[in-house]
Amino acid sequence: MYKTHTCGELRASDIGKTVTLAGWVHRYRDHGGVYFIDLRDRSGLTQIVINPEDSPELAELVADVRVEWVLQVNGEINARPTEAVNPNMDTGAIEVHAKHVTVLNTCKPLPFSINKEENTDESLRLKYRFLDLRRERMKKNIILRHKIIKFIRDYLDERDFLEIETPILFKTTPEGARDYLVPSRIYPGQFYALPQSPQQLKQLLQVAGTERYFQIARCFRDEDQRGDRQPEFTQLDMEMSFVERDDILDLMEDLFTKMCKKLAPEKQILFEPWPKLTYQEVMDRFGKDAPDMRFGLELVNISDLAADCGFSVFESAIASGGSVRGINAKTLSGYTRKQIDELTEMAKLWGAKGLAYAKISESGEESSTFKKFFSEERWQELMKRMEAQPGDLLLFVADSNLAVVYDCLARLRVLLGDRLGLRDNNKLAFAWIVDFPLFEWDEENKRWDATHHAFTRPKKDDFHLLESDPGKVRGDQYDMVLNNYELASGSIRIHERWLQEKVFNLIGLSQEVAQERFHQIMDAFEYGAPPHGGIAPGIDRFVMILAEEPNIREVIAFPKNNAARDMMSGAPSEAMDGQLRELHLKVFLRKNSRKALPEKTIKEAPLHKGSLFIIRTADILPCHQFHARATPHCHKNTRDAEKPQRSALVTEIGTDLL
RNA sequence: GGGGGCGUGGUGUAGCGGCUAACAUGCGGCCCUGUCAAGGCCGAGAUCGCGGGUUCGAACCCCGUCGCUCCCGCCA
Repeated sequence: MYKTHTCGELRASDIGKTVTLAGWVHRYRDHGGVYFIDLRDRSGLTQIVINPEDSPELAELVADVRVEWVLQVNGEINARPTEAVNPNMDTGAIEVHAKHVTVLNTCKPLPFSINKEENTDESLRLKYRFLDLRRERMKKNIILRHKIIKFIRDYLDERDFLEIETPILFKTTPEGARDYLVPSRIYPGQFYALPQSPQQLKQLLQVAGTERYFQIARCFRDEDQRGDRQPEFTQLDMEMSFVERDDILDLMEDLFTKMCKKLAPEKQILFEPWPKLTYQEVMDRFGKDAPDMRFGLELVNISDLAADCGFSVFESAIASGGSVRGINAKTLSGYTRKQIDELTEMAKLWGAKGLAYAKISESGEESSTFKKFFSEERWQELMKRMEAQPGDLLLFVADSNLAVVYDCLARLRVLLGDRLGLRDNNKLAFAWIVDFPLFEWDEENKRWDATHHAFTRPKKDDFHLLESDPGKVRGDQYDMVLNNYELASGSIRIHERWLQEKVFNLIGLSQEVAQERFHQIMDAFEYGAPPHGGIAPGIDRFVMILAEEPNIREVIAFPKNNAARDMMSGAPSEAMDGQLRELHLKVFLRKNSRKALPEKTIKEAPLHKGSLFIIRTADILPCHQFHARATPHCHKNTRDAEKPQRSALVTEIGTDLL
């Protein structure tokens, strides 16, 4: 071994020991003779002292050392002089007086600093992720992530769960998100798909008699990125047999509560037990199904007061079947006209026609865009219902579409919560949302759609509505929410073929299509499928919240950037011709994604029968961009660079074009 | 697919029509024997992403383009 101790573990009780440490030079201080090196490994820092009086040769060697060099240091642990003790360091009571130093490796000047927090362009951090991960913040996040996964594994193992791996190469499930496809070499023109989730497989494991399954499962979805979305992400995928909804909720609640108490003891879980809100209730109170319940500012329905009030904005919204609702933005009555206008602009951005407001000044003076239309009686009722106090600012949204009212107020609520400092990261407001509608009407395609997924079991009480009134059927499904995020989604599943067929039928899947896509699970239901259900909490999101990071890239070791590119390796990149040939693929690049590739080009392409076209959209990059980027595809020859070289994404697969 | 923001030495920023482009940090050199974001002095380092336009004059204004980022759509 290169080391006898770690850099983080040495204490006053170790004084007198001779130790060997190995790690990176975190900081380096040359005092014109005496040298101080803060040596870092994963566990922490230890100060190394090199004194030329002890060893001139050593001092000479160390004079060349720079930040992030890799050193092995042998020496004796001494107490620091009293005035030199550093109370801010775990190892601040001691220091190692070096006797031997071995340079294990040197380090070039860094593209960004590791030993202090500073803003750094994220693409640079991602390009040098191996350096970025050395930083304290990243290290902490990665360790927290490990601890969370370890806690989950231990907890579920103790409760008789089996961790079972399911395939990454699987079948496309054409519903839902876009699949990542993997071409098959052995079967020309055929593809595997990477799983969007192991949904069907974990249900099949229940039919297989597993009873209690979990997996720390990688999932893949080819959709555009967000701060809380990556092309590949990790879920705690779990499923149980012979359970009802509350069996799963109780288990998960216990798991997450214990986990938070152990791994984030400084954080306060606001509600124990976690509240269970119905979908209807959460929408009415918060306007969205993943509410931030760390603070109030709840929505208030004033539609009845707004009807026939004389204020045409309110009246017409109600008359066309809409709604008028408001929130009390507490203590913000000092907002100027300009500030309220700014809020109004936001509201418009979110789809509302505008904002109505009422201010009650500290002295009780009321000013409002619509007070003059209200009778004294109605106004008093409004004030009462809004729980208005002197100093309050009330904001209202009216719209013919209830969804717009909800959405706008929900966003406004979060915005104001931020401004009022109510979104305290040390508070965890877990809650369950239950009784979602099973279907929602898809106006565009004129059919019912599953709100969760097609395998969700309708609530028994609502079976009779399946035929008569599908919109009223509630699903036996549940969401775990935390601080404005949906953390998990799950359901009791259908385990009977007849019911599954009925649901497929309702969402417009013909029996043939259902059979083709889902025959494996439909068949399995006929072989003694037990009642079962499960849930799938998002690991990345949970780590992100506990680590108080603004996006999930900060808690993933090697994430993709916003455009789904790996900045370190440059992936995705073009395949070599030989690889494509083996996969029976031929790539065509289009100059302009808006124009179709001329049919002639395709027809005259030298392809064998059975080969497949993949037509990609592509933009020709100006040659200077190519030189600047220095990618493996960089073409020094200008003529080459003028040709289309880079592809954007696979947009069409056209076997039919042959 | 659509919209907003950003792009200036290695890094982070300032400058937003008249500069020899500023500051911090990092880098190189010298000085300094108790620092811990060590300190002091000296030095190197940017034609301001790229292309075009407006102007006597562009880092600055306009257009295009590329890249990054945030948001909408999308994400059963």
